[in-house]
Order: sequence, then C-alpha cells, then structure tokens
Amino acid sequence: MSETSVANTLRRPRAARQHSEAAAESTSTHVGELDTAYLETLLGYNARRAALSVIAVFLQRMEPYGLRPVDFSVLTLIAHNPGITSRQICTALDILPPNLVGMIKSLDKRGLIERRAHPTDRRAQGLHVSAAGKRLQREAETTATQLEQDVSKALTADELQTLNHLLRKVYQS
Amino acid sequence: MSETSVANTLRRPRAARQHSEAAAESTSTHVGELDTAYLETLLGYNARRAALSVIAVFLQRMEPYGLRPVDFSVLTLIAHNPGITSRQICTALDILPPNLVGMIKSLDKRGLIERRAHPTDRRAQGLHVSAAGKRLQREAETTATQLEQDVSKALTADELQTLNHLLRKVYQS
DNA sequence: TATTGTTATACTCTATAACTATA
DNA sequence: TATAGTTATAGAGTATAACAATA
Repeated sequence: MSETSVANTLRRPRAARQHSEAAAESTSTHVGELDTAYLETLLGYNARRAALSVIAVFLQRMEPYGLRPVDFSVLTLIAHNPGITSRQICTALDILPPNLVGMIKSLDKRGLIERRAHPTDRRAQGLHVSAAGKRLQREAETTATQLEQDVSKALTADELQTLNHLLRKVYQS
Repeated sequence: MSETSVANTLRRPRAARQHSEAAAESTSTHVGELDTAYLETLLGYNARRAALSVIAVFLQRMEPYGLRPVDFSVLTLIAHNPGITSRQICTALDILPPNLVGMIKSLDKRGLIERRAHPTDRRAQGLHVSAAGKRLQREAETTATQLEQDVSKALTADELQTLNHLLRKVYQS
C-alpha cells in the first residue's frame, strides 16, 4: 500500500459520557446509559483514549505530508538535532531499532533526509534533513502546532499547559 | 500463544529529559543531549508517551489475571453493566465489532462471563459476569486502583485528579 | 431497509533472534 | 566483549467486506 493512504482509519464514535450511579440490576438487562465511571478514574484508560482521539486528528491533518505520528517525531528529531544517530532516536522515542529501519529508509528514499558518515564512529550514521526535508518538516510542525489548538478546544490555554506538564511528569518518572 | 504469556513486552528505556536550547549545529554531528523540547509541547506526543508508560505497568500487574488492557475494560464494563450487549461495549470503548468477538469468546471460554438471550431483541445477547468472573474482576479492579497510585507517584493526589479530568475533557469533546 | 453478531482477511504496529561491521 | 545498523519474522492490534438472523 502506498504511503499516501495513511489516514483511512478514522472512526470516532464518541465515548459514553454519563457517570450513571443508578444500578440497573433489577432486570437481567441493562437498558439505560452505561456506567463507565470506574474506567474513567483510571489514568491508563484516560490517557489512551485522549491519545487516540488526538492521533486520529493528527492522521487526517498529516496525510498530505505522508507522515504518520512516529514519522513526524523522527523527522522533527532529526531536524532539531542534526547528526543524530538511529540509536539516539530509538532511545529518545522508545522505538526498537528494527522498527526504525524502515522509517529511516523511507524518509531517505523520499529525499527528506540524508545519511552521512559519522565523524567518530564508523558503525554509525549521522542523520540530517535535506532542504526539502526541512521545508516539509516546517510545514508539518506548523500543522501540528495548529492542531494542538483544535484538539484542546475544550481546554483553556492554562489547562492545556497544565495537562502537558502533568503528562510529562508521568512518563518521565 | 497462550493467554498467560501476555506481558512479555516490557521495555522501558526512559525518554530523554532535557529541553536543551543550545543549537549544536556548528559541527555536522550532534553530540550532547538531544533536543526534544518541541515534541514535548505536543498533546498527542505526551498523551501517547504517558499512556504507553502506564500500560506497560498495567501489562505486568495484570499478567496474573490474564487480562490485557482492553480485556480488563470489557470485563469491567460487563461487571458494572449486567446485560450489556456487544454493540454497546463497542460504542463505549470505541472498538470495532469484529475485534470484540474474540475477546468475548475468550472470556466466555474461561468461564468469566455468560451470554444470555436478550429479553427484547433476539439478535442480541445480554452479557453477564459469572461468579468466578466477578471475583476475578474485583481482584483486577483492586490491582488497577493500586497501580494508579504507583504510576502517578510523581504527582500529588490533586494533580492526578486534575490530570484525569483534563484528559476526559479532551476525548469527550 | 437497518442492525447484531460473526467470519474471513488484510494491514499496521511492535516484538525477538541473529547477523555484519566496527568499537 | 559490546554496540550500531540491519534482516527476517512472528505476534498483537486494528481495519474492511460480507454474511445470516432478526428488527
């Protein structure tokens, strides 16, 4: 399948929103609103649901650039860290080396990055964005920044900042 | 592969934590700390990283119960909503019907749930937890609640509550 | 005609083992 | 002996198409 047909996976039936307290156990069948209150107290559940809902929008908006979430992260990391190695990307993004190979190969084939000889380690390669890669990454970054506003429209600017701060504390602990 | 070997997927190299501002572009190779500052401003990135880090712990702790995250959500939803249908679960958890079939079948085969005739719709089935299912779900729920404390140990109780609240606002919008 | 549950299937994502070249 | 990049491959996770039974 071609790289452009990336975002055909959108499907966003909203979650049940009620925290119903009423027990409907008198009959053998639950007929009213669902009780999802307990699941909604769980950080793993909420973080996963939020991530998936943001990523769904991301997939749509990034489809013109042919970048999926991890592709975007990799390209952005290379743009912001010229000469970075594959191994450094793997550590920073928690990707396994075999799974990065294809992405790097694809970005290279598209002419977005270059692999140069590493100056001090002949096993490694220094990764750099090409001129075209820099242009694409800048456009994609602008799109991502705009998207940030859209997916958090239920939040104030302060709330969004707080949310990002708390999320980082969770995964950086 | 058996259902008990679920949590063999743990690998947690911590993310780079520095928000370095210094541009190291003078040489062709980046040697110092990586600059991940921009990615760490993005809600999708942070939510995904946080979700994955919580889920990694979840997989470990739930391995004794043979429950992966979605299995746990499904079993919990049935326990809290006796008589719920597959279709209702799909809507509540944003799962596609074909992907739920195997989970329901597995929970049924393990004797954790029962499928009864739906009282008003002969196409549907009312799902109920068995006595064993109720016991397992209660233990798993206790484990999940305990886990909540552990994965959020970098946060105060207030911060955790705020975080969950803001995450729900994101995916319930 | 639409919906529930289901089968078959394909694609993507994520993991391990093992290799080579270099350190 | 250990590490960087790679290949091959296996297993989850997630998607679509299409069907029978029922609404």
